Amino acid sequence: MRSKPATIKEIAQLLNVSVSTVSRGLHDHPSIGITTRQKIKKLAKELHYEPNQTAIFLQKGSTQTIGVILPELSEAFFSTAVSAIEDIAYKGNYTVLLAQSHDDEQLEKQLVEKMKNHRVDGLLVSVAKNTSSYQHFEKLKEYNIPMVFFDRIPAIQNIHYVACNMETGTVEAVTFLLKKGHRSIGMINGPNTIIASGERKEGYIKAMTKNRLKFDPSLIVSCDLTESGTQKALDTLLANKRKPTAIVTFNDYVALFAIKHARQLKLQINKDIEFVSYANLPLINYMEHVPAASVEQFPYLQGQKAADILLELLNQKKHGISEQTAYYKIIIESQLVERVR
Amino acid sequence: MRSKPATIKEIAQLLNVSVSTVSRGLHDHPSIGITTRQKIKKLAKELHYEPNQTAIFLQKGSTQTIGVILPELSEAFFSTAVSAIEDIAYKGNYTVLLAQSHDDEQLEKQLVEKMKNHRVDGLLVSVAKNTSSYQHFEKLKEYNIPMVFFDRIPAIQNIHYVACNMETGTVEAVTFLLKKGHRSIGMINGPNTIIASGERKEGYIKAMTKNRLKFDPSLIVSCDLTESGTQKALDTLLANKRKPTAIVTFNDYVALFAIKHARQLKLQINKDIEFVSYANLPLINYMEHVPAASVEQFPYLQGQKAADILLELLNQKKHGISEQTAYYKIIIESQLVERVR
DNA sequence: TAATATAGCGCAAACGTTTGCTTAATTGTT
DNA sequence: AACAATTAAGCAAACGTTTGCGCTATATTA
Repeated sequence: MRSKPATIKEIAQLLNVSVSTVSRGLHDHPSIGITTRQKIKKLAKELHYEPNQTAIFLQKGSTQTIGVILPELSEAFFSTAVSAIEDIAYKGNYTVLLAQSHDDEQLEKQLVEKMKNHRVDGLLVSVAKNTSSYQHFEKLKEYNIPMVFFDRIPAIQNIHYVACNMETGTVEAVTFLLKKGHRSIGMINGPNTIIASGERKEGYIKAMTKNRLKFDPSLIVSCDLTESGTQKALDTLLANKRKPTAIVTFNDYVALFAIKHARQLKLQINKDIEFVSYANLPLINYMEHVPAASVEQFPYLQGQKAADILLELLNQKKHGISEQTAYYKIIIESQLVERVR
Repeated sequence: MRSKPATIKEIAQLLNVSVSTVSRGLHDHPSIGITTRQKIKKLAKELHYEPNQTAIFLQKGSTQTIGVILPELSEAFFSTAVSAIEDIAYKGNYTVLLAQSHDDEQLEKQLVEKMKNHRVDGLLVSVAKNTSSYQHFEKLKEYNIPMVFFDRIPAIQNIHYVACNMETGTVEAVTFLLKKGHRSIGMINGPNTIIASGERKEGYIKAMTKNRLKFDPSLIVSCDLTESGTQKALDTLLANKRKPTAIVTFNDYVALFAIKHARQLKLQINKDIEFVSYANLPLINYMEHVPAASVEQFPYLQGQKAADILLELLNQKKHGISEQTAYYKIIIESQLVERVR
């Protein structure tokens, strides 16, 4: 029924010793006699004493907390990434402070401030979609707070990051389709403003030229990623004079929209037309008509690596290696996963 | 290039005033003259002063942090719930400390301890699947740390919680099918150990008796929620002498497994056989053959309500209302959502 | 036996704030 | 001109720990 948790001070008073003795006793400091040490521990247990972390934080200047800022937690990619981050953090005896930017640059800035005020030891960030200025991150670097970016990387120098290279997977994807005999391959890409769209396009071109095939730009159409947008894109591609027999879509959702639409057009999936896509979402497992393959972006792995790097940086910092000269730049190669059927 | 953030003390020294003056000045305390107040604020801005929250926490005895413990963040239900919690917390100027129990009772206990050490102001919990003892939660109550459970509620008295009643939705679901003319309705339920399975069964029975139809227990089969388990369950139902023309499935995943299997058996969905399910997952939007309706469990709303209640409790506590006599018990009625086609 | 080492513990500062009380200086009142 | 009221600011304690240093007995050594 005691409303306030026990403190070292109380233990000290009850035992008629000093607080320092209690502190040392609890930490098995050699200069405390065995008998007093036992008395201290016994009483501590009886009072359900738990050290007050906030006091320790203040004293030690470290909160054992890492902040995570990401756009949207309800997106599968991010929730599994956070899941990984939390696991790693827990193992390293850190806790995770979570915040969503909702893809809002202004909010993101505020969150960075908030994290700083909370004195997080380090920060893990996946930047908002339309963040254009990166001063808030730069400022953080001045305060010597380690920061690792994942998946969505800002366009600035001298940062640590882990990201997934879409080009490799795209090359694999296109090659996969070429090997299956397709000669006209379409692509429903994302908006041109997104970096990831560029990587996909590059991968497409690279795969074509590598196989000594000429690249037809009209076979790549961009799309706003909505259902109706996807339908339009598919219609455009099917109306192309080199009507594609296979299509690479920006992600699994787009693929499913496209498949739905294609079936409405009485096209047989994997026969009349074949799809390859990105993300490799688990929901694919529940579906009947799915892309023949999907490019895996390894969200769990990305979260894991990013957290690993951050903990490593924090460790370095603790051991006095403060000035950063080298930067971790981890590129995870995306990888085509064929669906077993 | 300054590695350490500025402190009140530094500002005080540079301005030749006391720390208390600076503190008051920054808070617009009336007893500080306008000129000094401005000088203080100006210098604070120049030095990029940000209050050290950990120090404030220690001083005020409140961390402005709420802990969230849940089984698995990568589950869609929980990630959207957390998304809501984070939003509410942010508005109330709280931050969220996140941890996953991975449905492990032992880990859950440790997490509760950790949260306590971190001196979170309050706790939001969805308990692990197989947690059988609830002492770790009871203990927390002794420390006067407000706690609100959501979705997965422990079987103990005197707790605050928000949960979703599956019975209502089930009654709706069965009634929906009855109205459509079905007379033999099957149910692929979850394991009998889960409370939610019981609620579903009760709802089923209630709907039948309400419509003066007799309840046939052989039309409810339980299932381990895997794909193969679902297939077996469906086969069992289809072999029933009163071969059902409609089936209520434990959740959307089970529904999709069942639909897949039914189609393999050359059954036409929504014609030969109709499905109704639970969760109303967004992935349904991407599919061709989907349950005719799904019982929505409102994860965002649950998270929101739970967070609201917690903030309310914290507010009460701050204003001295400490002893809890009344308990918030919010039941969100699940609701059948028909799919537009 | 005297000098010295060692074991066992306490004192007090420090981490960065907030805040009740006190003090000093200025203004206002009669 | 004397006193009260007001304004502006400082002192110091407190929040709960950790830790360098100092102190006092007892134990060891020569």
